[in-house]
Amino acid sequence: MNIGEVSTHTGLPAKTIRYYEDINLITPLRDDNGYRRFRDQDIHKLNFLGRARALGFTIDDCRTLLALYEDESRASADVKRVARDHLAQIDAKISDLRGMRDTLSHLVDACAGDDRPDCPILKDLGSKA
Amino acid sequence: MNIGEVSTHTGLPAKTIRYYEDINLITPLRDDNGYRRFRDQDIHKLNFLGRARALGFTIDDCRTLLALYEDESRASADVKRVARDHLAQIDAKISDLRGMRDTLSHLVDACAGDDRPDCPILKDLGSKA
DNA sequence: CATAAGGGTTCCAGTGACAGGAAGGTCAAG
DNA sequence: CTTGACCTTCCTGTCACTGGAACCCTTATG
Repeated sequence: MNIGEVSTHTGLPAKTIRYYEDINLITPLRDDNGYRRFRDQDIHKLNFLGRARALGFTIDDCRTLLALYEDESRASADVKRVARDHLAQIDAKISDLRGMRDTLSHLVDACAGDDRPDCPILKDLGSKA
Repeated sequence: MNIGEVSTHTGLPAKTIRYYEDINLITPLRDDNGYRRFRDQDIHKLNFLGRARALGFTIDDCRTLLALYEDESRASADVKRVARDHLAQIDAKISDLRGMRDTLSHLVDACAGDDRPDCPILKDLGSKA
């Protein structure tokens, strides 16, 4: 398979696939004309990466997970640790965002949103809390 | 005030303050020795920026908000629009993250996390869902 | 007076995970 | 033979800073 077809199959942009090769996440073969030729294992890896990235794992995490995936003698504890850490990060980010959202939605509600200049949003931002 | 003192007062790193000058968010004066000299209005702006950034507004949004802040004849509707748009983005991000968290927490719960290689997390990532 | 510590300055490079685009080679169809 | 769709590499830009090098200014101390 050429990169275009792989892109369609995996849902990953060709740019992204090339990038993944660049950083040594995958190593497709090359045809005589220089085109990348993707084997089933490459496509499998790309699907793995797509899933992992969709769950918000960093590229570094993906590298670790991929290595564990291919290591038959791994301990599931190692996988779980990576996932649990990432879960904690996600939770932290969610709670950050919720804090912002709560403050911001109060401010938005309090703002008339008309032609007048008076605005609680700006008033809040302008006050050193 | 010199940059160090301003940094302490505003809680912003000196690097960040210099960056904000670089991108023309603030324009402190200069002493004869080349040191930045910050007036009250500069510090006020920096506090504003700190608050706005803490609420997750982009630098571009901050620029807009700052301009509105200084425009006595603004319409609060303009402010509200910026804030509402940003709120929508935050909500979108939260729901993205919640989706990830739900999937991921199921997987983490399902994983034994022991010495054995069998792992539902990797199994899920490896299946093209 | 020399010096050392603790400010300040500029400029350059790196971050993460790609995306956009230019310049050019390759392939199948008409 | 040409057209258009594909592929290649390489360079730049994103966002909001952060780290570090190399150097200047100020104040206190031996």
